[in-house]
Amino acid sequence: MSAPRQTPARPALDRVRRTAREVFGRDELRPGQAEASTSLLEGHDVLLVAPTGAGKSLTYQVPGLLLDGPCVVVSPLIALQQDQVGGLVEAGVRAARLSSAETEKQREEVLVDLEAGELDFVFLSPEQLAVDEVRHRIAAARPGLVAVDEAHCVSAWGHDFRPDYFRLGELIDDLGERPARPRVVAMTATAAPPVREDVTERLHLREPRTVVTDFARENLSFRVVPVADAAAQQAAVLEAADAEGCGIVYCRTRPTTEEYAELLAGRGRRVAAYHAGLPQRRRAETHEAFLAGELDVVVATSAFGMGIDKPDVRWVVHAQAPESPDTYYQEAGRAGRDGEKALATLVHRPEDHSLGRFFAPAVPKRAEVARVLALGDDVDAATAQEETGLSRRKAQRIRNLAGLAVETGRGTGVDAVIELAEAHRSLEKSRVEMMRAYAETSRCREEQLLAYLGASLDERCGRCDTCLDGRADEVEEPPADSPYELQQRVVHPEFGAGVVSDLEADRLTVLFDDVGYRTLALALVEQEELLTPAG
DNA sequence: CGATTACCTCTTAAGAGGTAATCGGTGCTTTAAT
Repeated sequence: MSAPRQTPARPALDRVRRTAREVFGRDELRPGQAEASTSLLEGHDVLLVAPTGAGKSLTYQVPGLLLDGPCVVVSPLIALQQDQVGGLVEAGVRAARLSSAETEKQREEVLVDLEAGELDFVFLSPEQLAVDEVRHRIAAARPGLVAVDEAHCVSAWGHDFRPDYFRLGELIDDLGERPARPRVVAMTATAAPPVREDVTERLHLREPRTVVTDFARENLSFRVVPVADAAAQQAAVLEAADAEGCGIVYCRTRPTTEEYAELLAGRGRRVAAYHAGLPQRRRAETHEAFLAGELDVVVATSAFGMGIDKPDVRWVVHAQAPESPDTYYQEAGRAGRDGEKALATLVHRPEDHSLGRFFAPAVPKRAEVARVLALGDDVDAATAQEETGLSRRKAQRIRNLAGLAVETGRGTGVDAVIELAEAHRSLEKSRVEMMRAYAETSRCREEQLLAYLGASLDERCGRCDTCLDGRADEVEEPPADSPYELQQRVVHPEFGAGVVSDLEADRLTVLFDDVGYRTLALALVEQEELLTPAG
């Protein structure tokens, strides 16, 4: 987090303001936008954490035009890339997409234009950047800026789902020899401290400035509806989805989305299900109909999310708890972007967390790790997969872990890889526990969420269920003379080293390097002297 | 981890009760067959 600098004159800031006004017609820049854009022009890499709708795109668009060379935008979804290109072209800026959706001829045209200096922006996925020819030709065009959109994907998807995200740092390094490596800006709406750290490391950000805009959402009210069984759960979801205005119902599985969609249709709502198992065309139609106000409700899995920028979503209901507060805040935060009152409801049945535990990545078997390691580094991913007989996902994950083990100084053997995999699984499972803690707390919901995300609230929100029904009032403040403080590094005899991430009256939460989040009772910690301060 | 399904046994031979197997999210790709 960087304090605003007290420099009397900042020529870069004036250039940012002028371009924002002249090219994009924006007279006012938000503080975060201005700070991030200006830092890029001044030679820093930037990690920007700002809610969607806060004009994150302007933060790469303006410096993208001002820095020499084209701007490369890494974006996770082809559909999203298309929208972004459209927006720029409308503003009279030269932009194009490079993806599998283009014909060979179109792809060649984009690369030729880029090499000839006739494109200001090129949008692509990490998978495209991983293609040697594409990367080398982009490097030849000497890009001045690389913007990584939805940068939390680096941390959430890089480990196995989309492994090229894991390599993004080295792919970007390959776009220009230091010191001519392009500036890098990583942008995301939500990132808890360990996610920020992961993104910064994975992208090899240099002298990064982290710009975090205000998190609190003063128009959004959080509430949790606890239920004991499936029937009560369904009733609670349907009731919450009867709210006025349009909204989103999030479910954990595909069949569940279709069931609720049918039930809601029976109650007279204009509704559609949305998940990755539906045909591409139908997904696009549902998305468009929702944006156009032709649907009241979309019942969706986590597939419905990125790129959905509908300002007047009045409510978001989680029919089942997601796997982490990170995901919850991101999904719930899609309500009320227009600043008008909005409601985020979590229907909470404790059994639902089992799915989160199940999805936590499994630790690979020692024999599998040994087989992959035996191949050495010089084999490409496809060969590694074939030689070991493992799935693409598994083979790639082991290779990524092996690379990370070396980078972090853990070593080169099977043990180092297994240790890392265990730490990762443990972190993911502890995120599930943090989600449960959110659902079960008596504290102000927003205070609890923001604490998890590394921000603090000056006073309770006054809008969430626990604030309104008085439970939050009964929660004691942490003692003023607490021997612990936020962000303090500590060591625990069993869990190892970690950092204090949350303080309450009778307990504290520590994010441990090797086992993830753990909440410890303060009395026990003091009695047994469990935590010792560390450098 | 747990819910659901498919299949088994036992016998008030049609349905109950037990148990084992199966499945569950996110998207870029590329390629082969219609």
